[in-house]
Amino acid sequence: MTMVTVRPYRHALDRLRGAGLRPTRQRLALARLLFDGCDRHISAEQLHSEALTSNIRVSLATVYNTLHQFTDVGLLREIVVDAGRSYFDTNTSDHHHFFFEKSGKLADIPAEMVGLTKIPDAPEGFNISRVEVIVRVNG
Amino acid sequence: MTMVTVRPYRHALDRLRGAGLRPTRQRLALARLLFDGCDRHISAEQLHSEALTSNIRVSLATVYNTLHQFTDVGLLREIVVDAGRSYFDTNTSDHHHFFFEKSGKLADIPAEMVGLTKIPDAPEGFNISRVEVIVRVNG
DNA sequence: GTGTTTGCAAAGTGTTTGCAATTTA
DNA sequence: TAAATTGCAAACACTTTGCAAACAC
Repeated sequence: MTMVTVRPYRHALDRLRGAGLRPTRQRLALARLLFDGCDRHISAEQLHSEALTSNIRVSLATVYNTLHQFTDVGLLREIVVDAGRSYFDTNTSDHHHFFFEKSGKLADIPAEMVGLTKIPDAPEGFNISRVEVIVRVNG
Repeated sequence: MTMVTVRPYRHALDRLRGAGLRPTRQRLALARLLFDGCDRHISAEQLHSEALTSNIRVSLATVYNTLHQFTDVGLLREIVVDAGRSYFDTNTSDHHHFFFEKSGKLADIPAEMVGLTKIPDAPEGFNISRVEVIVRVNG
């Protein structure tokens, strides 16, 4: 057990354990890339190439599987704004997004920057799972 | 005062002319399918198969081209909520959407049903082009 | 050991493109 | 006739799947 470098590793390990996911080498490495830094909006391809750059041998299929598993257990949130492009958001707390139409990129908007005072009731037999506000910008 | 917004009927030909699009056989036929009824959220595949059912000979590529041209001139609005699936909304006025996570379907929410009192300024050098509120429901 | 996870390559989905033939103005 | 539009099929980007080998516990 090392001293300094072990800390982020254990952080990722705890996340996986807490979520009931086996801490495999690939999942640990991807969790570190995803969570050991600031919040981000990342695509599967991006994460895969980051992994390869960091000398982590992982297949694209596994990256997809892992992102979906992380999403299922609430470690990530999937955001779709553009056809054929999925982003995964490491910030799973209540917030919203700017969507830059030209670049296809996203930026967070803190929840308190949006005043949402009225929301319709969910249709009969349904429950609201989330309210997303997307501010599309161009220019 | 009615709660239902009614779209004034307009001949498909007028719509195309007004938008500066050549009224070709395919565009006219698709415009009739899209606009000669109530508002709808339709995918390219759906529109294509409706066209075939109505004995309108049109290729899927042309359906895609047409949907995008209509969107570019403001006759339609494109909505993306689900990875790899685009919907085109014949209602281009100010309103929001329910997204049914299980079925992948959409339903309109009239603008006045959502109380949106505060929106952040667009980042330096950008302009807000639209604010979308998506109420995701399950169950 | 046993059940889970991974990698690979192949298949799938929805969309776009290149270009010759057709149609519109 | 000239320019715009269409259809086809191939190309595309992104994502999922099937299954044998590798791995975690």
